[in-house]
Amino acid sequence: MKPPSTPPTNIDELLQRCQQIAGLSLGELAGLAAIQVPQNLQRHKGWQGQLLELWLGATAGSKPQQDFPDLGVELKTIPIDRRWQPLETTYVCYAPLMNPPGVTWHTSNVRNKLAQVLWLPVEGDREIPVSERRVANGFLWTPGEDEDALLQKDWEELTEMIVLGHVEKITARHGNALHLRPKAADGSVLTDALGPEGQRIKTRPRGFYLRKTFTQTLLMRAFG
DNA sequence: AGCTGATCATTC
DNA sequence: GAATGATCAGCT
Repeated sequence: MKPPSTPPTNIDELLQRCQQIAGLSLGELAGLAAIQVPQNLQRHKGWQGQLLELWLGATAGSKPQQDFPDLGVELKTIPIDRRWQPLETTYVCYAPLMNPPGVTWHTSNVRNKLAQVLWLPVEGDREIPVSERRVANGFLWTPGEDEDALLQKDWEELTEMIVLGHVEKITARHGNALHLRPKAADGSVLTDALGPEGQRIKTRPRGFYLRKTFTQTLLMRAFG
């Protein structure tokens, strides 16, 4: 078995690829792909995500759009503990801090990214060596009406604060399902944002993240 | 600098 | 212990 060289042409093919790697460890998948496994993820935080992108045939590289644009599917690996609970929040996308006028929830990047997600849980307990962590079977998720409404409310509140020039007042405590946190290589990175008087200010870039409590409900529904 | 892939580590 | 705020790596 080796990684596919082309993207899946339909959803079924994508799910089949998931089933083929389900139950395998990251070490096995790396070995089959002739890739070195890092001792820890401290300096390789995106390693497993990129390994699984390779195995599912997602187009490599960073693009602001979905991982499988032809299928309208976004891939998210999610680290879980032994009880299938998420160990980390889930990054959704970069947050625009200088909003083009007329952006609404329905046209937002967050909603587009989350319209259809292939969740791929991976054992993430730190006592398990990276190479021994196993991949679970992935599952497709589309937000239900209730979930969409929840996300919309958070997105609208956060976006309103950004538009009104209150980015600096936003903390990760805002938002029930979706929240905003810094997203940068380090604290020296600055980007343009709106200040309280409508002026341009410099601030740390932010990203939208899904809370663990939210992703936990998705995992529960999928795996009980 | 912007954006992707995220996890780390200090604070609470 | 968990959540918040900070950080790491690679590509465009």
